[in-house]
Amino acid sequence: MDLRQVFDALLEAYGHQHWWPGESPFEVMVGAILTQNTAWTNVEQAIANLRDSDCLDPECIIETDPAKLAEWLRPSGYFNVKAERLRNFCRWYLAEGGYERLKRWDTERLRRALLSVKGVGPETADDMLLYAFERPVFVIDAYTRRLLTRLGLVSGEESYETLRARFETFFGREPGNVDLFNEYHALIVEHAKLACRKRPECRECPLAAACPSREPPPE
DNA sequence: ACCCAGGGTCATA
DNA sequence: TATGACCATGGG
Repeated sequence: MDLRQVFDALLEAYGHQHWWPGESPFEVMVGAILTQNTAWTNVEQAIANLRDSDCLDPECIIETDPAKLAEWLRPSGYFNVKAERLRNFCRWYLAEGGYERLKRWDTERLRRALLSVKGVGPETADDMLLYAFERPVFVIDAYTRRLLTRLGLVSGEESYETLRARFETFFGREPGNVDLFNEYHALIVEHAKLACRKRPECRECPLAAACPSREPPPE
């Protein structure tokens, strides 16, 4: 069982996911911040609030009173923290000239810059790089680590960067792998959501290993 | 009532 | 560098 076979099994089980849900690169990036440790259904309401307030753009987010911004973000949880993070991000985004400028940066420079924004960590930065900038970086999250660990492909002690490198060197970093990385991460998340809660019978599935609240296999 | 969700930062040792 | 506390809403 290698990383390609895991992908094939997930795709077979769940089909194409059409990620990221979002109508523009900027909306994708907003979602990446708001979904930190938060269910996507909660994020949708917060984004809807921004859209209904005609404020789903970086200029408006900066100009809006932080307390009002936080109220719009309330449904996504951690709303005070996320209001500050969103403001940090938008200040940086505008200072660098917006998407049309940023998209010309090479991936490493862009990644370092994203990580320099307070409130944007490795996973959030890689969400943005993959789903908003279409760069061939692999997003690692808690599900990914747990799945690989329980499949016996890694020990579980690896750092974020080590796991990311595992995927990126296995498949290669060519731009042609963007669609594969997009689909793969989305499938892992979908599997964790669907297989575990809505399908208890998935215990029989070899990929059931990633389910939350399930005891790790003996040994 | 309890558990968890598509993390990240900061204080402490 | 490595844990722990903290942030907070909403669905199962």
